[in-house]
Amino acid sequence: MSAKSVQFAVATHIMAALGVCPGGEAGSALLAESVKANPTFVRKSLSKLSKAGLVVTTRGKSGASVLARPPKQITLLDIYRASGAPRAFAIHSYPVEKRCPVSRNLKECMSAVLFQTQKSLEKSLANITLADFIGQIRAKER
Amino acid sequence: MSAKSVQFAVATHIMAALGVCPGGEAGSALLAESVKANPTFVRKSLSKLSKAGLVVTTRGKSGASVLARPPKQITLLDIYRASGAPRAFAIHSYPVEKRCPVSRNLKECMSAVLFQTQKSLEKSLANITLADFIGQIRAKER
DNA sequence: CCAAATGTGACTCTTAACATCACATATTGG
DNA sequence: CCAATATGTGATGTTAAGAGTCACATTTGG
Repeated sequence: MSAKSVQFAVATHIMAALGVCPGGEAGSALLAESVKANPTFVRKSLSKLSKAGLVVTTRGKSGASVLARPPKQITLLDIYRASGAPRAFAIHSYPVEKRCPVSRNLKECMSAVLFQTQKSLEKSLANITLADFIGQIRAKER
Repeated sequence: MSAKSVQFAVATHIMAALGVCPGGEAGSALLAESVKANPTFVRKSLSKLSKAGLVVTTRGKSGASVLARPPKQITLLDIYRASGAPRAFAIHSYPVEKRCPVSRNLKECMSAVLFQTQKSLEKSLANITLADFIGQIRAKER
């Protein structure tokens, strides 16, 4: 795909950081330190997570973000969808050669295949909760 | 998925075209007409399919390509792998913030998750044979 | 040898994501 | 109220990867 998107990985990083944060609260500056990315970039990612209802953000002085639900009730699929990461596959957009039956129908058939594949991928992500993921991080620490 | 690459879709197009082709044989010029892409681009794709053992290509005058096996013995996973399409996801390559446990372990944990997700995706593709796919194309024709 | 096909390296063009800036908006503490 | 400090977001420059193309080497049938 075009340049590969790191949106999903960054969003997961942010969510995990919020999950382990003492008090469960963190500002974009602190999160940016953990991710080692530009605060603006982190805020944009946070903004999407907020709109998706995964975090609650307060603005103004002493503004910060908190997880909207317990980590057990958040799946990596939730985060994936919120992150705005592009689809895993793309279909070419070449014109159709009308004389060729493959060319005439490829796009439709390919779409069906990729939709199914995407579903399978999402199902896999849905099986992992943020709590699981944080548990794995903590396990590595020992 | 990620930067979007059309390699998989184009490779599948080529394989399906070879599968329905009268005589099962086609040159890159003919295939390029079906895909409506540059012959060089098609040849590059064909070259990968050939190296992966999915098609057999003869060179020289009257050179052409043929499927190496019956369509029933070729899965879309075979084509996906041969096409050289990039992985579905990427992890950011920012430096690690050593004071943060999430930052210290994220990359490793994320890799494990994405590996599992990739497997799930591939399993889904492995369930579809080229024969199935061609069947779907033919079905649309009616 | 010659014609016609594939194989491939090199190059340019385009696009999408990343990165960053600037500034609007919001809210708290004093 | 107002100054300080957060977040929200549009605009813009930078960069990397894929698509597209060309040139030419290689192969092989006649």
